Amino acid sequence: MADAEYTNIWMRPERPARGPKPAYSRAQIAEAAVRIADAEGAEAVTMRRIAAEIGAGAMSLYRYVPSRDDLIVLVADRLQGEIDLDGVPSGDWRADLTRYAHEVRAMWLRHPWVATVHRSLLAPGPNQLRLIERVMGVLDPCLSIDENLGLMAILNGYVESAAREEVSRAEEVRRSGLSEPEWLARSYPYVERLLSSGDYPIFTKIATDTRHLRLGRDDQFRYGLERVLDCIAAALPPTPPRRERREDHDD
Amino acid sequence: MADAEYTNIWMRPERPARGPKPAYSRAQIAEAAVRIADAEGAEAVTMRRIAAEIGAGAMSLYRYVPSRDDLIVLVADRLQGEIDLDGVPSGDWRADLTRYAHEVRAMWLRHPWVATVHRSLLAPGPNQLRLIERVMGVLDPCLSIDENLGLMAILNGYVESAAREEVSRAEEVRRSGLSEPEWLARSYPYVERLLSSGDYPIFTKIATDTRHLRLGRDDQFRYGLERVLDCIAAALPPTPPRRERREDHDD
DNA sequence: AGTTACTGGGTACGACGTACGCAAGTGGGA
DNA sequence: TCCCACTTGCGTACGTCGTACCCAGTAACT
Repeated sequence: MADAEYTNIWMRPERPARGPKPAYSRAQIAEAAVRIADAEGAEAVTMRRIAAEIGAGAMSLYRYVPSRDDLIVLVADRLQGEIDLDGVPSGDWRADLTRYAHEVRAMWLRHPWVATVHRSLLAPGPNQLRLIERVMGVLDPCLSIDENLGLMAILNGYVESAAREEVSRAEEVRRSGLSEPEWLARSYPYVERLLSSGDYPIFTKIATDTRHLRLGRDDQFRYGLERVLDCIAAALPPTPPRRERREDHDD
Repeated sequence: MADAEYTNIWMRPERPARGPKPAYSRAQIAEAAVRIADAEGAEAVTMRRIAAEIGAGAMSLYRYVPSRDDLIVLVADRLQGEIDLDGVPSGDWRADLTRYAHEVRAMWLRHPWVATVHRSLLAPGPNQLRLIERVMGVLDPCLSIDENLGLMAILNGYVESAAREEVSRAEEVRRSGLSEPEWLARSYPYVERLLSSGDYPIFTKIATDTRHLRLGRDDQFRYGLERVLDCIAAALPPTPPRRERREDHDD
């Protein structure tokens, strides 16, 4: 078989020249996988379940994708495709990166199971490529590629970690099969034991303060994002490369 | 029996009063899992394989742990235990956080498969608790807990993302079963196609520039870390307060 | 027309997590 | 002291997973 001949899925042609017309498509399969994951969680995304979703036999999927791992790569790139960055090197780098950050977070919140699919940087799909061009294009005019990569690593790191943490709690609740209050009540005894032990003053602070004040998730994310953008601003060369001028940020 | 009675593994007593003395222990099991993952990768960590590693029958593990997921939680906390932060609120916050960051990264490089185990923040194990106390204790005297959490999210985000990216390439190579040069040569055609298409100028820059200059991983990490620490420094109150002062939930 | 390369999909295999049951071992109450 | 309830380790077995293999049917080439 010629499966192992190809470097990755993107090198593998979707449709051959000869033979009968395929009844399905990669896009359709990836779409079904996303639908299932959204509705039933990542663990429900099995080959049989996907096949059933599109009304195909289980083994038919392997006509479109060499393995489940490759299918996941397809799905991962489809998710990147949801991130809308039209017209993004707009001249206002801070607005652009802010928009990017919020787009990524929104995508994570729409699909909490993204955490389970990993994106390879060495075999970027079309959507990830488009994203790279747009996002890195923002600072490209004023930075070396190395500096740009370094700064984007910080930004991406913050955004992904924040999203990951936000999402992990929701996923944990979902997987438990309980409602959020039920689940909270269930985990209460352990927290209570930690608090009453007196050994963890800072954890106690977190647990108690969190229950009271604590701003909303959105504001929390925004605050951290501003910090990160400040950090990027400080690393930028003093003179704006073009006539593009930006005043104070607001969103 | 009574498995579902407990909130999480940490609430479940390791040894009951009655009955014969157990032949193994949770620590021993977690240790075996780590050993296997280090040697053969995360996918080799199965219940049967772990049992074989310690010379037990497959089902014997379930006398110590209610499920595989809980076993993974044990392993995750064991990994946190590798992070050495003795004497860490030392008075020099920047040195402390730098040390923390390098400890975390080193742990990731030792165990590239950490990416596959997820740490719950709601049911922190003993090692994670100790870590929280130490790390957040660094800035606790001069920040509100909310601000501290926000800043630590940025730091953790950077460190974890950097480590994750560093590690993912190595894992991809390992899983392919090829040597690094073989694997690189294998993925070359795709990169070449992208470059010659001319559609991705920035990706091209990355691919070509990376091949030439590019400082070492360590320096790259250090550079980004300094940026992040600068960002934290900027968010710190100008005067080091003599004792804890909290403002009201303000950002 | 025949040849060839494809299609969808049924059957089957090995490996996984783990429910269940059993014989053997142990410690607290009689 | 002796029980016996409750532990222990573990063999067997079930359902589900990814997927190798095989087949008959179909569309584009010669």
